[in-house]
Amino acid sequence: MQPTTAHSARALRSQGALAVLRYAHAHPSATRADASRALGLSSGSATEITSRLKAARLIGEDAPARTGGRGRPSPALTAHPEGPLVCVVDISHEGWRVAAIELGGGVLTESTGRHTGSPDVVAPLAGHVAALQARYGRRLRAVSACVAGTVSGTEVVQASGMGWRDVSLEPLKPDGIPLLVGNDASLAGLAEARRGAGAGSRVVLHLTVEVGVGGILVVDGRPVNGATGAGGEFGHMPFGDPALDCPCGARGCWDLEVDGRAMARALHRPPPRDPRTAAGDVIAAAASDPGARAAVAGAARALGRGMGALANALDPDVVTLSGLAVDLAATAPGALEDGYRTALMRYRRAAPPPVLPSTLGPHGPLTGAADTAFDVLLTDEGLDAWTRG
Amino acid sequence: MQPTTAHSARALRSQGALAVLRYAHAHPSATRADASRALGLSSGSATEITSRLKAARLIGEDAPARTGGRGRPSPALTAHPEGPLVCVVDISHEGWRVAAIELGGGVLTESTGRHTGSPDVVAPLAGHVAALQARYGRRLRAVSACVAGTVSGTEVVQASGMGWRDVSLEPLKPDGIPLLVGNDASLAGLAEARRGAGAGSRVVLHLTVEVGVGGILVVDGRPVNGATGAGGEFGHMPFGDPALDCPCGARGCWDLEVDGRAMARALHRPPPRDPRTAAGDVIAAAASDPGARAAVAGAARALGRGMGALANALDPDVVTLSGLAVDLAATAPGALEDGYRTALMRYRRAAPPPVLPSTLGPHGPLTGAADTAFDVLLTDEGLDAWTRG
DNA sequence: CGGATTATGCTCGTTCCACGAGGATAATCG
DNA sequence: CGATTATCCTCGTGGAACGAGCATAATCCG
Repeated sequence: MQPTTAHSARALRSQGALAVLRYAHAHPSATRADASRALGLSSGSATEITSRLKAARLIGEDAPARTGGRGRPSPALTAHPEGPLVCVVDISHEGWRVAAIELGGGVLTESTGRHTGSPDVVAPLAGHVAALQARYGRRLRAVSACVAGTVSGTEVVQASGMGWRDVSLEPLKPDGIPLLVGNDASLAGLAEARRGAGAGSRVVLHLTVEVGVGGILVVDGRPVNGATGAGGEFGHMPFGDPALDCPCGARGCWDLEVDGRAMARALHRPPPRDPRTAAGDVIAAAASDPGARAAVAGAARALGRGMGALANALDPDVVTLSGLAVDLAATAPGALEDGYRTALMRYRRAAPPPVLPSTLGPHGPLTGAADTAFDVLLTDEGLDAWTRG
Repeated sequence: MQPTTAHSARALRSQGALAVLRYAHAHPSATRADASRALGLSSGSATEITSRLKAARLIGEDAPARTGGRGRPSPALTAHPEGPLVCVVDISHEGWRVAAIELGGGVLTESTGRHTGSPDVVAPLAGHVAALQARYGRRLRAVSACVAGTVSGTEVVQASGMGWRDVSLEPLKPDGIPLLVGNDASLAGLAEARRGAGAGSRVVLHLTVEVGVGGILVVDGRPVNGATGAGGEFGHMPFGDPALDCPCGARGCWDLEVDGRAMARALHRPPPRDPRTAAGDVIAAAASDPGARAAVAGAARALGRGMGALANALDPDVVTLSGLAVDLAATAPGALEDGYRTALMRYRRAAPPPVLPSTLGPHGPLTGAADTAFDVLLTDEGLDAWTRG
């Protein structure tokens, strides 16, 4: 189970090109000189590699040279106009989005819509994907779906926001190209760790609150998402009241302590139909209503406690937050901090992992989904498949 | 934060050799033909690579060809008699062990002893390490320490079994070679995942009970051990009674529910001085004493609950157990299973990650410590440093 | 405005690693 | 003892990157 290393000449063949391509994807608008400096390539190698990549229709360099500094200007490495694309499908609890994304993250086309929450939405989404494949043909290399629910393989085993259970997303898969499915919070965390608030940190713990808590641990840019992609379902750890039943089938889930359901309980209200909106309302009301303020503080404290527990166990460099977690932290910073510190092991309290709000905001899930798809394409095998065709 | 790829010719230079060397380390007694088959090398490349490795005094092939099958016999890839060594220092709650280990895991020398639990033991251990360095000189490439306590960098911030707090192991570090420090449970888990019960599984969750609970998540053979090496301290997640104070400074830690302290509480006994031995006694008594049986069942159930919670969040392929956890599972399998299943999300219950006892047993921590040290040596930089000298 | 400065890109000969075909070698099998 | 099987070595080939030297394209500054 050691990591497979490049060892055959065939695998080595594209190592340099792969490194440049990955760099170009991770740093849009980087110049060729930036890449060769970052990767330690000689200028001769850079020339050879970029010309190979251009010939393979992977990158273009036609962008106007960004001028302004001294010295000879360097054209930016951009996606090739006939280069590979990925299709990203985002299914949140109230709407959907389908986009075609090129190397570097540029969005070529995008459609959005709303849905009722029924799994029937998968069929029309499959239509959109098929339309993109018809339009772009072989340029479309992968479909990456991003769902607000628990994922196992390409199946959504549970989505509390939409009431889904065991919904397969296989219908989204066009012939001949891979389908990847991920949880929205996990994908947002991946993007946040690579390109957002966690950029530069080796070990990033990301947490989102929408309906329940989700997140992901990202180590060296790789998401720790488990055997089936369900890694990061931190909301179903029993940090809460053991007497409460969770829709997931377990008890005492953290999920139930931090979202709209928790705040409704604190306010002696019935369980809200849409916990996401209800939570937003309570947070908004907290400015003037002490009861709401207390409910928000309770949720923030529970969030902080769980964060501390996870920090004890996973030892991140930094914790990033998105979704309602940012609002909880902004509205009740004291309660969050208090919960966080008391849950930390004593030795950690002198220098706890800093807690940072998302910088990508609502773009996180889509960016992460596109990145995971390109992770598959930007490999020996993926490049091989592209150039062979 | 993308993984750094080999891109320069200098990095590529040793890729094939590195792959063979890693294979030889991971599979002691493998033949050259095995390695070239597993790595997809041509026989010509294998010849070239092995001769380079022999010239660099990294591997020998002088072992008698293992004969018995048809065809020309193939000599096994063994450690070179003047090859690199690592020094492993194991500090458990009652004894210590210092060993020199060669590539492939062979033990060259080993000394053991007992200690009183005082941090003063570090000084004599440093003496043992220095003696090994004097004896082996440049062959000694790294020191890897394995401690029954919470680790941060090269410091033991807390060791409940020995009463340590903020003990630096830097004195163990000889000049010029790296010192690595890890938690015993985490290192045992690494070994178990690569060479033991978890071999062949991509995502392995390992858990140990000694005093408290420790463990590690291992993904693709890499331990997820966080920013400072404290990743895997699962025992300090609040799965337990929130009213109980843990010596770590937090409350409700899982630690307190599964070990000798928990069983003593269940039996209305005072907190034991040596929870490890006390736990063993209770488990032994469970054969005849119903009270002890109930106490064991309680601990096993708490262990199972935490396992389920971690399986929800981390999504392993398999869960491996060592230390007292194996005894708990053997003595009260029903309680463990019950706790495990009820803590799992419903959708997981049809096919929960299998729970397997350790196959390496007490060798786990040392094997893991040696492996982490060789992980550092079996890299471009490590090989470079070796051949330059 | 035009040379100096700075930075980048291209050319070309060299090096290193692995490939792959073909023949040599060393065991077991019948 | 020959046939079979499996492994190992030799040698010519090719790909990828290096690095020195030169060409190119902007800004800076007198």
